[in-house]
Amino acid sequence: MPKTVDHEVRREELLEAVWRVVARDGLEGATIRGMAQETGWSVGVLAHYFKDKDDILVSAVDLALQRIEARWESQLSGLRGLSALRSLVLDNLPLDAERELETKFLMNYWSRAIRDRERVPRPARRGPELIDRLIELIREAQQDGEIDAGRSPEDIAEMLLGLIDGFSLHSLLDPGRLTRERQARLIEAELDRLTCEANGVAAGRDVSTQRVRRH
Amino acid sequence: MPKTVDHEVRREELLEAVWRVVARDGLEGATIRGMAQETGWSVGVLAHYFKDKDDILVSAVDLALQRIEARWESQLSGLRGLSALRSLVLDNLPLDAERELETKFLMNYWSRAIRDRERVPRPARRGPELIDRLIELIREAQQDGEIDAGRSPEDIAEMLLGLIDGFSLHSLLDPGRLTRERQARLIEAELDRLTCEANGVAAGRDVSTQRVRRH
Amino acid sequence: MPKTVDHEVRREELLEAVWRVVARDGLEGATIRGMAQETGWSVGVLAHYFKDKDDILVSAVDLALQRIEARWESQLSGLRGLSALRSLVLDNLPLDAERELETKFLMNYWSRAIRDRERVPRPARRGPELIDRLIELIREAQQDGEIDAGRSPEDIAEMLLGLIDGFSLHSLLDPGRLTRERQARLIEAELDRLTCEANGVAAGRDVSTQRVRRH
Amino acid sequence: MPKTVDHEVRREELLEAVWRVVARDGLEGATIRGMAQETGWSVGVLAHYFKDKDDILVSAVDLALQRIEARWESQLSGLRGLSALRSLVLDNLPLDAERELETKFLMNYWSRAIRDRERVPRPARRGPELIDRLIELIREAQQDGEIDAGRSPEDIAEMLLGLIDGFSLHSLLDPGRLTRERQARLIEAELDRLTCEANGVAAGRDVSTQRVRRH
DNA sequence: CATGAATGAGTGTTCATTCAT
DNA sequence: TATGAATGAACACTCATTCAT
Repeated sequence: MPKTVDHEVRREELLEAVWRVVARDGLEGATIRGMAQETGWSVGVLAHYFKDKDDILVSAVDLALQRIEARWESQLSGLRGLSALRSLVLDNLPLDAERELETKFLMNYWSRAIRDRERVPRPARRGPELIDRLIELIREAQQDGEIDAGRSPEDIAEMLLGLIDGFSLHSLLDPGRLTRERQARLIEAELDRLTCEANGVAAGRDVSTQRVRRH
Repeated sequence: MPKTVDHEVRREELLEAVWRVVARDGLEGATIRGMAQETGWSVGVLAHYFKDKDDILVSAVDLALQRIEARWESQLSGLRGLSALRSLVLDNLPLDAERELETKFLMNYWSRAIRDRERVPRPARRGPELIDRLIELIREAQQDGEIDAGRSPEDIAEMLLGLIDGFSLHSLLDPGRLTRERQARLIEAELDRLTCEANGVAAGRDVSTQRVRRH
Repeated sequence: MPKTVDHEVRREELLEAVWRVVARDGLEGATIRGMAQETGWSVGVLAHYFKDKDDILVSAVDLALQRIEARWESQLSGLRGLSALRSLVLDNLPLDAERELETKFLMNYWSRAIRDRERVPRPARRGPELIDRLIELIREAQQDGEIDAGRSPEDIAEMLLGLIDGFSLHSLLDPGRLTRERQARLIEAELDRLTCEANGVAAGRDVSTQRVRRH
Repeated sequence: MPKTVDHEVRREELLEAVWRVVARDGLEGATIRGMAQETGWSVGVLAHYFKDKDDILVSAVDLALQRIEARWESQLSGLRGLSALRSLVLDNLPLDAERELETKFLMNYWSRAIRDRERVPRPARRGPELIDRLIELIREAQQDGEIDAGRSPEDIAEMLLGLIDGFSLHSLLDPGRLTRERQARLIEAELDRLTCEANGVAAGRDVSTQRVRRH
């Protein structure tokens, strides 16, 4: 059934255009006509692939979350513990154009999710999912002795998640102050503090030195 | 003698209603009719006190920022250093109904500020102002020996600000997980860690010193 | 009763401001707030002197017509026949700022009078009145032998009235082409033709010479 | 394949309805809702064919001027000199229902053009164009010996144009007095006078010669 | 008398949605 | 499948009008 394949490919093409429009014009500033123009198709074509405007936006969020999760899978394969944690944390900051677009889009989605949580399809799904993965990796790192086992992994994860989205917000609001480099440096420093507390001076020094070399 | 009305008092009454509407319906979900209904007045009355819808929203943000700053003044008077810092940080979390409303309102404002920064009146003013105050108080605390003088006050402030707004966002997105109590506990723990590093074991101090050198 | 005098004086002051506003903004572009601003008073004061907006405009037209008629009286006293006719015709062209304002104002009134004739107070009153006076003076001039008695005075008057208002319109639409001087020259030439036809060569020459000296 | 509609034909249909509305309600009394009702379509359809209200009105004027010019072309073909002049002059009087509607519509346009000339698309275009054609035909008639060559063709044209629009105005303001028949008779008489002066008695010729010398 | 606060109907305009082709 | 014509409700905004002071 080749038609079905085309259908799905077309759908994703359309939704990627929706991301750009929402990132540019905001969630409710995004009109169906604007989306159609961005896709290069007519307004009617969106009615074919989606029930209504809400379905378009919901589907766009869905696809974004799918893509993010897929990226996690590929990035985390082969990693565990602290190195996986570092990879996951850095992957969730808007450190390049693609993820900045993603963040802008999702930020609009969140500000709406705050209001009417029942109308939103997967309410704040990314948050819970991300925090679960963070907790899991922190547990691993604690088992491996990379992170101080005395602190609650839930609390550490909550703090990292807070930093991730706080930095995401501020880097969009004031990119001059909170540059991409500074975000990365600050979040790595925070990871270092977790490590150092666990391993003491020598380990901490080595780890941080390696990380500097990495970038 | 015309019907005498305290113009400023009425204006603030109206703007407080606007906060509620924006927190409930979002920035562009907020219609003039909805605002009028929330105020209890007719739609025309808003035309009396404000030039247009944009002026309403700008004024609402302005008033919110004024209120926040005024609260800072009253809370920080007589305090300095770490205790002032703790007070300021806790004051900027949505730990009660009033500040939750405030946060919901400003979150909508920020998500719009991300898009068209030039159309927004005082772009993300709260952020910059808050971070300046944080930096200042961290410096004081460092001078008083309450916080390790080896770390950059700008970086510490950036991290605290990230946590504040990250927690604000997540507590609104998932209040069941990130309760008010947990927010307070986590942020206080973070402040404690700053303190411990200053007063505590040699290992901690050495590590932080190295990190400063690294950059 | 001094109060009544003040009342009438104030009314006329207000209406003169209305003329300026209508000439500037057009009949329906003229708002009560705009009129109030032009008068220097508050919006409410107009409600005291006039029933509603329509009453304001009707009164403004009335006053304009009164003024015009009064001007006719003063200009035509002592004159008769052709010289009175010339005076009347020239007085009804927008040859100075005051009469240009008047014409602009009345032109707006006419364009409305064309539509709903029943709503207009004195429908096109100026026209009929002016044409009656024109006819009367033409009759006088014919009796005095100044104008060829063979032509219908009604037709001559109709033609002069057409020229007057046609020139008024075009001088406002394209003042660069139909200057004040050209209007005066053309209308005088037309009057000359009436005269010359009646008196033949010699008389015509004398009259036109005198007229040239007059200016 | 979309629903196929002849865009231009529909546009002209709509604009003809706009003429009727403006002639009936005036330029600013003409609402989009009123226009939609007159067309028989919904308000949204006007948004399809025109950018905004201004575009509607501008387009309506444009179409009217196009139609007028097209009518000129067809009427003047094969004619020259005085007979062409007579045809053109009579064609620009509201002597039938179609041209009366046209005149009512354009009169509203002119009264607005007087105020804000820059906002109006082709300010008073009909006037200048018409006068140019009048001048040209008068020149032809003078060359053919139909009209006295001693008088300035520009002045004759200005006078005829004044009569045309003066009569147009008055016939709308007071159709009982200035009937269609009377308009035609008076304007033809005026044309005859131009002819008589050319072909007629010595006296007339002499006078007009002097008048030319006077200026 | 004079003010200007308050009203609410009406405006132009935008836009999600439907549907005949 | 894809189009874009058509709809009509909802929007921000203006304004004549009323009326308590």
